[in-house]
Amino acid sequence: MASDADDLAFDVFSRQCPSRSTLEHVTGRWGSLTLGALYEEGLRFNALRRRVDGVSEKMLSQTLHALERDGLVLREAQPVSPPRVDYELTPLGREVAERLLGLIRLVEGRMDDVLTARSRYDETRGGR
Amino acid sequence: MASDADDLAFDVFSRQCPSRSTLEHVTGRWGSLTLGALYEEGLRFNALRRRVDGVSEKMLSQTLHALERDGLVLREAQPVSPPRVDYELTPLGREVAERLLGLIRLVEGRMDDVLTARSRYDETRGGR
DNA sequence: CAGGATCCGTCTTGATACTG
DNA sequence: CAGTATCAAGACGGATCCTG
Repeated sequence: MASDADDLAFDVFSRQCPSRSTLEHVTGRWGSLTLGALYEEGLRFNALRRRVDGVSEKMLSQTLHALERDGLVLREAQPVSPPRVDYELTPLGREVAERLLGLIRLVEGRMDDVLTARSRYDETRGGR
Repeated sequence: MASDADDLAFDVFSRQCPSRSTLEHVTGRWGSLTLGALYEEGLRFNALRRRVDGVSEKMLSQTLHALERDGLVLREAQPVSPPRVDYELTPLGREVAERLLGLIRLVEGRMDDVLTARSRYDETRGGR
């Protein structure tokens, strides 16, 4: 009864659990946005880069590798010239992205509340 | 029809949207675990630190400040000695934590798949 | 176009020590 | 107990050059 996770094989709250790293890939700064973007439609590298405003090539590449390794993203390279590589979600990636998108929409939809809380907080502490 | 977010006031995919920073606080390495831990029960600073295995005092403190500022966490300091400060979720924080926990449980529950994908990936590229 | 490799400055992290 | 201050190490991010 100590916690809901006691009967799970993988407990993300524990430091060395492998699920922790996956959660970090998924919720990481670029991971969440990448999965969110791919949920809408499969995209090519540069299209994805444009959609996820602010990622560098390096970070996007790194993020995609991690997600592909975790089995969340599928990479399909077509041997044509110029090269064409499509990224899309796997079924598991799709499930993850759904939850993520739910979270994203919730945050987006409640930003007024957040902004209000922010200014109230800042007033109280004299904007430090 | 380009994207689902076109009709939203806040678009997290855009670099300068304030919702992006909130999403980062929420999904950040420690933010997600902190919210997840507080969903189960309100906790004091050090109890929280023990629950979220691996956080440093500094990071936990920083994380809590950010979440409090965003209106997701409530900080209740009691003027007693020794000091006692309880942290708990606000209603909005609770909603966010629910989604987060859904995501966490999904990841935990599918780690077998992830681990399988990982080893398959590593084999293919010669374990790099 | 799709990225890997490298250099380098900056921001984040995590111990550790210290305060109320 | 509940934090803040400090400092060193490493992760991160950007720019650039290069390959296929």
